[in-house]
Amino acid sequence: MSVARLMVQAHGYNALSFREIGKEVGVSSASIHHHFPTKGDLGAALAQRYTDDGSVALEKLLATSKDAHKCMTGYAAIFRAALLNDNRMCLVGLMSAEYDDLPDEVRTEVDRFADVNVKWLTEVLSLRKAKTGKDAIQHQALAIYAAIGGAQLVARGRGDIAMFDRAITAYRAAGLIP
Amino acid sequence: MSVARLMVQAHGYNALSFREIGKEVGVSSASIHHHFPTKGDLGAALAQRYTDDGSVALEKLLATSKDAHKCMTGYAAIFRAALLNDNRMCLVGLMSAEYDDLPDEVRTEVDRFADVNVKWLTEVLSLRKAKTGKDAIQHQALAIYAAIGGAQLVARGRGDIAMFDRAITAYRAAGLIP
DNA sequence: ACCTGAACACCGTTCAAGT
DNA sequence: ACCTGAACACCGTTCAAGT
Repeated sequence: MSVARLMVQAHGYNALSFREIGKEVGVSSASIHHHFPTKGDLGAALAQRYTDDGSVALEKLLATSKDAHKCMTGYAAIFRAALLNDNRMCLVGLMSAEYDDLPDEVRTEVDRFADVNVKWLTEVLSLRKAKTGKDAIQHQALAIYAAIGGAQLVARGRGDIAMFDRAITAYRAAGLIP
Repeated sequence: MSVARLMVQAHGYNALSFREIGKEVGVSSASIHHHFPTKGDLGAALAQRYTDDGSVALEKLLATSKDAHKCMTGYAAIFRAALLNDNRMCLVGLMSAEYDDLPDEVRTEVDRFADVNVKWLTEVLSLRKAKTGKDAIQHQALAIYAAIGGAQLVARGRGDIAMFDRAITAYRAAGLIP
């Protein structure tokens, strides 16, 4: 599964290949089908584990510091790390781009990842803005999630991690991100 | 080419198929190879025309109104229109996600699209901030480009155009977008 | 339960052959 | 110049057959 995850993060869901995974781990492609009957099953399992791992990491980050600014620095660092790892992207970000081709079971997990992120960001924003309306905070959380994903996409598209950093800095300068 | 463009905007570069295009326009896949020897040639031609068309549209938009706020409303509307058209995405946004698999000639055009957009956004921002440093304006322009692309990606991933609108509204509320 | 090789219909690409 | 059918090595998927 970790071999498959790295493949998707580098080339997307469509390019994920049973034969390639088999070559990498030393089994036939048919034997992988025994564990994951369809590509959708494999993709959903990957996205599920990815979301679960991410969720744990975010909880840990929030537990470490109740400061919104520090949390957001840590959050951006997670997305930055993917780029550092061979110009890879967030697994779910790439899958979102291929949304039309995703089986339903994968879509469900992609949706869950977005929910987990927006919910966490809402909590972080709430640390600062106790008085702001809940809807406005949630919309800002969604906007931050989208903006950071976009920064990752653009930076990857140029193979230049400095573009990611510049975008994040500009988001902060504008006040979008604490 | 317009058939191919719609295919990429819906399913990405990887899913673009000579055989499918042939079926759609009534010729064999081999005959399309006569006009576009490789998939990279076709992809580059698509991205080039896409960038050229977009460039013209942006120039026209800026010529119509020298107001930064109105220009940005028009700019966001262009990205919104892609979502309205069967939940499609910006051709180059999708290609960026598949960057690792793109031939060099396609990458060149993808880069050019980003350049054209950032340059235009820089001009629009300059309408308002005559005193701000040029670097800061350029970084904000890049951030806006990334943020709007991210909003499109997230909204498409949920099949919910309201998410795009909410993100744009939040960008504006934060002051990222005029 | 886990794995395999072979088959099927797909893909991009090539090429000899047609008009 | 433009198009075609057939071939090649790829893909996900299926399945009978092995341990």
